[in-house]
Amino acid sequence: MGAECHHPDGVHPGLKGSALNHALGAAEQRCAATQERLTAPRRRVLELLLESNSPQKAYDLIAAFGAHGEPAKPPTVYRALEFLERLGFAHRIESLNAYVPCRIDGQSHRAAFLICDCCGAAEEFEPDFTAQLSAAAKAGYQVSTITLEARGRCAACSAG
Amino acid sequence: MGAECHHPDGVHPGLKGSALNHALGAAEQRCAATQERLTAPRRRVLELLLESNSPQKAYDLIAAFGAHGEPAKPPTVYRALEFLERLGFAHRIESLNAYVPCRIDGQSHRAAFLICDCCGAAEEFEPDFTAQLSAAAKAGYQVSTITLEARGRCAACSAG
DNA sequence: GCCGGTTATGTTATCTCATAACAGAAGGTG
DNA sequence: CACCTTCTGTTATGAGATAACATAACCGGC
Ligand SMILES: [Zn+2]
Ligand SMILES: [Zn+2]
Ligand SMILES: [Zn+2]
Ligand SMILES: [Zn+2]
Repeated sequence: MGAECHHPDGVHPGLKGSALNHALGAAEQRCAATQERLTAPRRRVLELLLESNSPQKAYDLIAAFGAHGEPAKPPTVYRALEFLERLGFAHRIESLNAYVPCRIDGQSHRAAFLICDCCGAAEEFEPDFTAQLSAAAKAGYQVSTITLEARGRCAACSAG
Repeated sequence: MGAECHHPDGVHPGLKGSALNHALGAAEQRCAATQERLTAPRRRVLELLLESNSPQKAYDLIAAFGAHGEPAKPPTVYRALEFLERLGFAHRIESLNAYVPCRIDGQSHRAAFLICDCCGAAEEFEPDFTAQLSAAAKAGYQVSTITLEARGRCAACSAG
């Protein structure tokens, strides 16, 4: 996937089998606890994200949606992504126009990403926004969300 | 421009007359110093950005490009934007698909934005990325660029 | 001046990404 | 069941960005 080298994609293996089922089950439970519904299309899109090892484009998800190769209609997937983002099950990476499943346990949170320009990996980390929030407060801003995307090379690609 | 209230756009007035000419002249000088060429379409796009008081979409620039209402062709403007970004004269705001002129003097630098969801203002500030760079280093990443976009409400819109 | 490499532009067409609008189905409540 | 709300299916279109290739301007050496 990288423009400059040929390392395998990503740092997350992508979930399969029981690990995948467990993750989907946990999502069901979190939805049930807040009166939200993890309906079939939402569950399917989350499954596709969890199975993947790298950020997925919306139209990749659209193409992979159907069980026997039939694509979904765009609004089906975009609506599911909107839901998954709202509940904190997925994040959009603006600089890639792509989506990843949340890899950090717990409730919805501020996300930040380390993105490898070589292999395409996108690693989520828990950001410390103290400095930036302080700058925002000084300017009189009430901050509701922050997106931070750092581009560069992952450890494997730096070594290679 | 805001979805929720009707404050005037932005915090930057947009340059006119001699202030605009001065800014464009300074850009010429910075280009000359590095063997880069501020050609007519590049200069025109920078002018449009400097005149504006809020982030401009690419197709807004395309529409406004010609002196007598004739639009530019998309590649003309996208190439100019690529140049302006490369030299640090402009920044792309990923979460808006829009562009702003750099409001911070000096050479190209890491940018960060406070974006008001109410009035559409996008205020550039000088970010302190110490915490995030330290987290990236711990994960073994070599970071080349960082984009940070904080969404919320500006001082005027918080008050109103 | 003019040749030849390099960089930039003009032009056409196409591609990717995302949403509006509306009809219908499913779920939940009394 | 009657009603309201939320979600889904479907069609069509809007918004954002780039590929590909031909032409033109710039700049060095000759
Ligand atoms: Zn997350
Ligand atoms: Zn990598
Ligand atoms: Zn700047
Ligand atoms: Zn505002």
